[in-house]
Amino acid sequence: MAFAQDIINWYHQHKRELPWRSTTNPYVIWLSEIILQQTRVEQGLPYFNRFLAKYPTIKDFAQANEDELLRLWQGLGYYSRARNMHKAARMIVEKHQGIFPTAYDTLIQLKGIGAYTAAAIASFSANEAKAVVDGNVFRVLARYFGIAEPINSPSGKKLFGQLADELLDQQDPATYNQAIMEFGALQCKPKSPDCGRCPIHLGCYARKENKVDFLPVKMKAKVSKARYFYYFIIRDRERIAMQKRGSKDIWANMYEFPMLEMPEAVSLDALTESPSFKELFEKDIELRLVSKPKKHILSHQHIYATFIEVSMKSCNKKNTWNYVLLKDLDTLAKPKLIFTFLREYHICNN
DNA sequence: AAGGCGGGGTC
DNA sequence: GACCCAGCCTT
Repeated sequence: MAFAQDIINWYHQHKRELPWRSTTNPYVIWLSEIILQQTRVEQGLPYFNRFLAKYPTIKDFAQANEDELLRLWQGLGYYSRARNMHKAARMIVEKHQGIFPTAYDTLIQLKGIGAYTAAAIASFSANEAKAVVDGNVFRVLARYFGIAEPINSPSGKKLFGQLADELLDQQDPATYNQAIMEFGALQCKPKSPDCGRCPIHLGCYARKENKVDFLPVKMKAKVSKARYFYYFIIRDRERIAMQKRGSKDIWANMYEFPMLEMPEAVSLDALTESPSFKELFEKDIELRLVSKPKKHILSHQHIYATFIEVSMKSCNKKNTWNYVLLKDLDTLAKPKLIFTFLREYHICNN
């Protein structure tokens, strides 16, 4: 088909040299694909190199513990990816004798591997004829074929998936899949794509109808909600109180300072009067505001974090804190908000 | 079918 | 500030 061939020709002229493109090792491809989920190549590349250096094989990966993986993942976001990789690695060692599967139907049963990632690994490692459909592919197809179906609706996903399967180059699915994603990333960009130099602009619906800026269509994102975190810095010269977050909320299983979340912004005085505060601390403790509230923006939440020093002498209370030696702080996986604070206040360099 | 989940870059 | 990124899981 001309569409596929044009894209492949473009790819051979413009592709970037990326480390996971020069291998058919499914473990290496898996590593790169999970890292690149909702993540730009430039942001993920250093993480890919660090993970591969530390865990050269799937068996090495499976033997790591979750805290260690999260620490290496620190700063990359969507931390469930690391936790799911851990589960998948153990599954592969236990059920597949440590041999990384390459068949789509097997891959998609693994934790953290959905339709996109299964198609990517199967095609890149074994040339299985499964079309990848990621954000790039959605955009290229929506514009070229003029499809106004929302890409994030179930019906839209089905429609685009079927179209992608029809367009797939059956002879060389691996190259075609790489090519259309690269084409979307470099040529058919989200904002102000260079349609003048596009090799397929003659057949492009969006170009003809002047709808490049209106395709693809996406259902609106939900408004992000505001949250107010009050962190307590409880430390002496060699140790600091830390706690592990739960498994449901953001930053699951990662480490932070003891904290209170309030339903709205409150003054220090109001904070100390709140029942939850009194549950945490004895009376008459000394507090000192370390900084103005820091705004930490996530795609679905705006977090206003206030850091408060608590004097060691008076901070003791109902249950004992979990102290960590400052020199060991680096080994804990911490959200960006926390490790940036530690760095700014020269407590730990991570 | 909808909501939850990070952090960084671009415009 | 809004949108997007080599998406997936849970409910």
